[in-house]
Amino acid sequence: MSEHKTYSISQLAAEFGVTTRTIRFYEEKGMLHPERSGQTRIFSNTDRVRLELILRGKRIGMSLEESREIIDMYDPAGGNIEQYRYLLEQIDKREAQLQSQLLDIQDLLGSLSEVRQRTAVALKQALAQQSETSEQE
Amino acid sequence: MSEHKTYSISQLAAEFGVTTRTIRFYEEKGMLHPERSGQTRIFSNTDRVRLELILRGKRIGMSLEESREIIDMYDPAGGNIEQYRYLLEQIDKREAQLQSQLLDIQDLLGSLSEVRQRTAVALKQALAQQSETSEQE
DNA sequence: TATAACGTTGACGTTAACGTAAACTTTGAC
DNA sequence: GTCAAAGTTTACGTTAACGTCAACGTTATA
Repeated sequence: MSEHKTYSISQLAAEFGVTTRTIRFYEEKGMLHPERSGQTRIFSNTDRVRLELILRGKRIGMSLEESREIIDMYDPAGGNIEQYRYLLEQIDKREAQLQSQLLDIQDLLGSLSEVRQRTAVALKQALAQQSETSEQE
Repeated sequence: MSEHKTYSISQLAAEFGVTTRTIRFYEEKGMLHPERSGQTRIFSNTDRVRLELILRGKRIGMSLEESREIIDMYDPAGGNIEQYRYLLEQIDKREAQLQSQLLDIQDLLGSLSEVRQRTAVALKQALAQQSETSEQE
């Protein structure tokens, strides 16, 4: 008995903190392919993973289209040589973009650290100032 | 003579690869504050830097509002203790979010590497297959 | 002086990514 | 059997982030 766990739409919605509308929207866009039991959608583990990928993509600022492109890389469509070459190209491009995104984030983290330093100092001074004036009373 | 270099709107647009409409839009949203010579906007270096920050924010998936919040951290508004404490809180939150974004990107980079491996192998096999059949002729 | 080139202010249009509401069906619990 | 919970479709609404005219002013230069 292979474990083909399935999920209802509201289960997935709750698990990932999105609305059912969002999930239906992703299906409408062809990014999820739940089966049906009558009208009701039944999501497989494959769909669950795809949903995770979509949401991770969103967190790092990717559009749904970009997420779709990346997800499509996971299970390559055709088996012809040109397609493989093209896919390798696309992978390299994405990788480069993600690397530069890494740099952007690291830069930002760096300057946030500085800002925190400055703010901490300013707070300390403000507190010193406060205790000074309260001694004066 | 302090160097107060200034820029026209199209200079900045060209430098950063955006349209003038975009820059005007950012001003409209209160994120840039160019001076005026008559009607014409004159951008200072401060505005240039802010524009850079906005665009970096965009690249890592931040909305303009989020960028604004971060930029506002750079020059803290008031000097009161509660504001400093609040600011430190915000800094910590942002930092945490950026860290998890780093993880997301690193994960993605990891799986892209795997995909590339698999694709490279598949391509190699396809090429081998091709030379085989061409020998047969 | 005319004619580009660059600038300006409206103002309406567009796309992505859902939100929201209505009207209806299906189903498990009492 | 009814009724609340969860599901469905259809369809219009909304927001962010600009794009795209139109109609106009200013400046350099040929």
